[in-house]
Amino acid sequence: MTNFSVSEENYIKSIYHLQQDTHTVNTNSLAVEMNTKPASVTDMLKKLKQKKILQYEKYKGFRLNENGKKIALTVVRKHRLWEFFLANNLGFEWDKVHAIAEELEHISSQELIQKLDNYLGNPSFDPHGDPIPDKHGNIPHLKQRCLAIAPINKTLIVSSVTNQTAEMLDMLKHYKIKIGSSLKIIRHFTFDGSMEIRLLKNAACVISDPVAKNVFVHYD
Amino acid sequence: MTNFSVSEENYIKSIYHLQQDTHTVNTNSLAVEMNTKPASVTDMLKKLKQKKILQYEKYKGFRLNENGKKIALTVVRKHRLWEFFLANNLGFEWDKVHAIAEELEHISSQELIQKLDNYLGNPSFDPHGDPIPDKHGNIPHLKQRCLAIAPINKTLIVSSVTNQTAEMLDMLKHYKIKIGSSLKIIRHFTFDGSMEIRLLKNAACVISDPVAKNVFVHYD
DNA sequence: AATTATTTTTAGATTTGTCTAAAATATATT
DNA sequence: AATATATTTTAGACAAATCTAAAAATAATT
Ligand SMILES: [Mn+2]
Ligand SMILES: [Mn+2]
Ligand SMILES: [Mn+2]
Ligand SMILES: [Mn+2]
Repeated sequence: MTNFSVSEENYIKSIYHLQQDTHTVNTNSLAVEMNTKPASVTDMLKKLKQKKILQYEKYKGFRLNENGKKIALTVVRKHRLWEFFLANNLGFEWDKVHAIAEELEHISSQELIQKLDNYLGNPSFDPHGDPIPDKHGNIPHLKQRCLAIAPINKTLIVSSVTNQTAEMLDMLKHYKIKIGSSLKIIRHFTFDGSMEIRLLKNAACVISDPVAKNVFVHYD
Repeated sequence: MTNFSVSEENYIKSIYHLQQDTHTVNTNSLAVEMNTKPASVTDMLKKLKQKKILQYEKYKGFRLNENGKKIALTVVRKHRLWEFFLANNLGFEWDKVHAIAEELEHISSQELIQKLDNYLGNPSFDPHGDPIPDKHGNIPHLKQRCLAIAPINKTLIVSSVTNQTAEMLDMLKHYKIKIGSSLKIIRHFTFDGSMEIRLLKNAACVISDPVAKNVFVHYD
């Protein structure tokens, strides 16, 4: 496990996230994800292959090998621990933490991240409800279910949010939906797939199907 | 106040520190300080001059102008706040914080550093006793005096340490001398300039002149 | 199967930050 | 003042990360 540049780490992390969905990642989607040009992606792919981090055959797509995944997980771990710190200790709103963690995740000290982890109380989930890998790369798993298909009239706990754009988070803030919020589904509307919900100690409200599709919950 | 790269920020900070002593800084000393080659320094000087941060005439030395000093102070502020966090909150020893803060000082968010400052309780001094500039660049000043020439038999408070190498800090740790320690000078030895001191609740001990020259104290 | 469109890679250029070796300037010594 | 030494700058090269434009490979459509 050599040393990786900021740029390499960003590529590795993005590939990791993309290959969760698409089993084999292609050049264009990575270019979109990284806000760069396909030619630049190809250059980096060659480098990562040479560093024995990546399975890659020209024109055939690519994915991280075990070494690559390990590196990705350390970056993800750092990202989410810093996000937790920013939200929980410094009081940042959850839609502001990502951009800053994007820089902090590249600080290299192992000892720092271990001490930070302990200082924060070894949290398992970041402010968006995403799991924080432990120092061995193990990811805590929470069986969660999309709010759109969750059972009616049962107490549900919001566990994560897929779409983490500022627009989405602004919307959730309006409804006072946060990670950890308790809510019940009162009824569905078949007309547009919207649903009426009630948050603990709040009046009932109606959320649209696109919103419900982005919210994940767990229950006992 | 444009945006500066990590490398530029490091140069700016080093120039700032050097020009505290030598009123006009020269290429070679900056090269030594930055662990680089004089030719690289010259290249950077041209760039910083062009960015209107630096007073610089070929072959005649250089120094930061007011704009440059302002930028230097924001970097110093970030560096020392992070050092405080690392020592005070995460429990790092004071000889481990510098290297990590050298990376953290380049995180760009203004809001982050302001929230961190508040979270830490707006500290005035870092773990080495160096003053932390406030958000306007004002530096808290503590009239301190070198231990080597401090008055005998008076209660002295250790306020800072000039030489912050691991070797020096290792030595101070052995004597249990920390920032904030109370001590009295018992006597001087003219033979080698060493002195006998006694730390609060400790046996007396003898420290060498080079050690005493690096420790600064204040008293009422 | 041939043609068209899309995706991916290559070739060559650019910017940033660094380096070595040589040239220019300034300083010190005889 | 002339010469030697030290310091600083320039010239030219290189690695990393990016880009544009063109070429090559793959996929989709007639
Ligand atoms: Mn990043
Ligand atoms: Mn997150
Ligand atoms: Mn630095
Ligand atoms: Mn310090």
